[in-house]
Amino acid sequence: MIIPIDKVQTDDGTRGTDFIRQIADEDQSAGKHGGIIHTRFPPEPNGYLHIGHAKSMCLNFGLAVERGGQCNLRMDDTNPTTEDVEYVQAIKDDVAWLGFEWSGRVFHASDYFEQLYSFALQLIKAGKAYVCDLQGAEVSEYRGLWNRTGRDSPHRNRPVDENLDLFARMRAGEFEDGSRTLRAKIDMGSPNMNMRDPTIYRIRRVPHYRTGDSWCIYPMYDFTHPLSDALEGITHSLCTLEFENHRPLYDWFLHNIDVPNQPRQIEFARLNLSYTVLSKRKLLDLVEQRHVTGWDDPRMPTLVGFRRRGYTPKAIREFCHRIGVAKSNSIVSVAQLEDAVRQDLNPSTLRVMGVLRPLKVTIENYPEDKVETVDAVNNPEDEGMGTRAVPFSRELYVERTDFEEDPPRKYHRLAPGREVRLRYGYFITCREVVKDQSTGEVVELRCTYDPETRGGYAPDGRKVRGTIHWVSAGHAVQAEVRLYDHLFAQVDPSDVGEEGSYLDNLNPGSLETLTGCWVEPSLEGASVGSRFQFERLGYFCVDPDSCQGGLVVNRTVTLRDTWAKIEKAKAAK
RNA sequence: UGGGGCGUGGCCAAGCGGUUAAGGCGCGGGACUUUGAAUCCCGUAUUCGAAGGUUCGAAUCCUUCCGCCCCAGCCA
Repeated sequence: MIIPIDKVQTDDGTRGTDFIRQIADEDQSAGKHGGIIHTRFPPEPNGYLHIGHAKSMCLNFGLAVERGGQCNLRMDDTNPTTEDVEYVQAIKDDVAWLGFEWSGRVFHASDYFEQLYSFALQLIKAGKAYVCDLQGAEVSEYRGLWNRTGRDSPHRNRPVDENLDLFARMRAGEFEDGSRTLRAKIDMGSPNMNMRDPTIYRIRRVPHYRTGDSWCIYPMYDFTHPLSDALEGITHSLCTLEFENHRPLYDWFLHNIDVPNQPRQIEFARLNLSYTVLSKRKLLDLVEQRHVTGWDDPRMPTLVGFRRRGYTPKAIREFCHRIGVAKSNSIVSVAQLEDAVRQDLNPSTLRVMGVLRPLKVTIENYPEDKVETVDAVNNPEDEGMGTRAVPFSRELYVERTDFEEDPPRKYHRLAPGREVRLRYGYFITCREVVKDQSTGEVVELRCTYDPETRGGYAPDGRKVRGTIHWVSAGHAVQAEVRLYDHLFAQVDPSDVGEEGSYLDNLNPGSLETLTGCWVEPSLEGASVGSRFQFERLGYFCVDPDSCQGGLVVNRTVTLRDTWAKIEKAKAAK
């Protein structure tokens, strides 16, 4: 794995000092594992990666890269009923997109099936595992409750030879699915439910996407994970908090089986983001129940969703760095992510003008057939990006929201009799408001311009309150623009009562599709995935749907908008 | 009810017995401004879930209490 260090470090070059990195520091200075750091990122290929996985990747790959160590990509594929190759490829794509390289170090838990089988044999021979004939419901009944100790399975003391024979026959397919399991013999009286003789193998006649039907028994996560870690020489096995209760079991397997290495499991809090859900099951629901168009719907918190929306890998990495790594359950504000996106996009993204909700403007004193071009700055943050020529003519479109017939206080856009600056164009003054006779809707503004203000400067030095964006009607390119809002209307969509469902919290206004938008001609033929800042509106990204013909752009994120904030606050009163 | 975790400003999060309790996001104010953007200033916890205790000194150590999360899959 060779990752340029800048990919994992932040702009200020800091590495962070979370508790996991502190442990790594201690281990390294104590010379543990020969001072090396070897982590792994172990997704189960049963769904697409989301921003929560990004946090894990930044931690696992980041930690390894910082210390000159390595991080393996490992498919945790021990449950063939839910896993699929489709996901394997998607996972690889996402990991690479986020900026992490595994340089050939892709592993699969399923590669270890034979090895794991012999580890199980080892346990059986040592009298530490047994074949149990109890059925599902019985197993849980015998397991007991939190405050009541479990009872030993009647098969717990089967002789080793019998266990060996039965286990071999399980593998050979002699028994029905679910009829027997292999269990670790630990302690049915343990206050930790995970230690009450956990199942380590189950019979499942389901073809595995990689091993086909060569196996009809599959190992459980708790058994597979520590052993896979040990086999790969993992030093620090980082996982989320819900596995904290599993750590004694993780260690038990490592201590009771002859393994080459003793990795250490460390748990950290999984990411929760406001106004969204980050559980694979729920994301799957959203896709299957068509609440979104797919895993890559730009409203999804999946990496493919964010990618399509226009988020950059760097912004996501920066976000992960900012939120830190700790052990308390928390819900990170999505504003934090959006800020990271703006910060990354601002210095490098091409500025452009586009009108989402067009209102026609006719400049009465501008010659009918005249067309001129004005120079527009491509990025005020970076002079090197140069300028471009934008056509200007008598008929223009401006944003409907940039005109108010009866403007509120401090509104400094267009209004009857008011003068504003057309960005990089001229000063114009609204002379007349044309309305639809029947509906009363404003359909056109008749304005005049001051020829002396070309480029937006007034030679007499007079000031103008507002600067608005515009597009030349005869030159603009039509576009469909998709605006997105939070997928859910509640900060924590899953915080519902007994009867409620997180689906009840879906935000009906999460997608707003605008057709008939006009963008400046420089966007003609813009390639899929290219990003722009529409001045005053936000950052946008060309959607793959553009291939069908017309230009389709997604709003990645809005610009900060103090005026909107003021308006919103006013409306709230 | 047994066990395992976690509680620092609106949201994250440093802090590891002696600091005026970092930083980011958000929020409020101001400067600047041809994006109401960006940028730049300034403000935003006498207090660390609560109460006791130890100590010259406690967010940091001890005790008790309170709150939240996780665990009773042949899921991961």
